[in-house]
Amino acid sequence: MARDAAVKTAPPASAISDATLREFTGYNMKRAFMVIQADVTRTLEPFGLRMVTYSALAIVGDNPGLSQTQLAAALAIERPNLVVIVDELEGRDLVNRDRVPTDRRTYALRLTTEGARLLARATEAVRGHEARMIKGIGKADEATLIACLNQIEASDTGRS
Amino acid sequence: MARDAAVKTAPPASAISDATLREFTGYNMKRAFMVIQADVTRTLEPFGLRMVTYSALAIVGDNPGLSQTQLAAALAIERPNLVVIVDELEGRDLVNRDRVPTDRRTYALRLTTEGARLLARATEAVRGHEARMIKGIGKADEATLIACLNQIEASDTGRS
DNA sequence: TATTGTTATACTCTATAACTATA
DNA sequence: TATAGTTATAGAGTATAACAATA
Repeated sequence: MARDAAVKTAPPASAISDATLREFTGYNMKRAFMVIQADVTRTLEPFGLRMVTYSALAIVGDNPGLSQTQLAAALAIERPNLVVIVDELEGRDLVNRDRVPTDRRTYALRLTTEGARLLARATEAVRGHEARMIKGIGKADEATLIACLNQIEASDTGRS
Repeated sequence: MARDAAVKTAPPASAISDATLREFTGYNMKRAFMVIQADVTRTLEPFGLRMVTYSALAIVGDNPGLSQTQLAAALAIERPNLVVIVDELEGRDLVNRDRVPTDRRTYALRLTTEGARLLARATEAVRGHEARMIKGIGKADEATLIACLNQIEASDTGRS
């Protein structure tokens, strides 16, 4: 290690600046989201769930009977990638793939009793995670935060 | 297609609810960040930069002479993954790997003249992206947004 | 013995093309 | 012909172990 009095040729590890990037909302959001993602991953682990499988359960719970294509669109993932996710949830008897008599191409996705129970328990745990994350933020600021996030989301040009 | 008057067995594609997930800051943040990420990716494409390569340029610009280990820590990526990123930037003559006489194990990373020029031009473009993203959000709310994001980031327990 | 940069490797996530069965 | 679900596959992004050079 160089002595304290040595000529500084490089910043010490503790003093690396990200001033240029801190100017941008997106950078601050990415850093904040990394913390949230790490915590929610730990939160869901005891239930054998990942962010995407928990989200899938929540969407199916809110929309019983929806199709895999609809679920993929709601989760903003491609249909092929959803197949393995539903396979996993069905294999654990958390969701059912019910046949639709009027259109034998599609499945109607529904939570099983166990799926609904696990979703309820996991949602309680995620509420605990949420409380940890926004601890120290007042109600008014929290409302402003959500409103800003939704405004940014709505600014999507959809250009592809 | 089922007729309009048919018994509704599944919600129409346009009416899928994510009410349960909307309760959570992390979900709203993920949706907002996906929009930001898509737009900034398009913004940086003309410069031949990705989010991570732009971020690397910005950090090197703010901290001339820092090591690869320090840069990796600042970007929150693993050292092995940084090597290929610096390889790419060095190959395009945007950054230099200068030898450090006092410690021949480390490189001192610095922007080349062209690297500094590209960083400046890209940063201007990212400012335009930023303006698009927060259009419609007032100055006060923007300050609250940043403060909330930083508060959430600071809530990191660091538990690993 | 510890650290920097590196290689090799593997695992997850995501994206696309093409197939089947139904409509 | 078009759509739902599926398969196969390829490309990112990310993570760990182990090595050579140097401290």
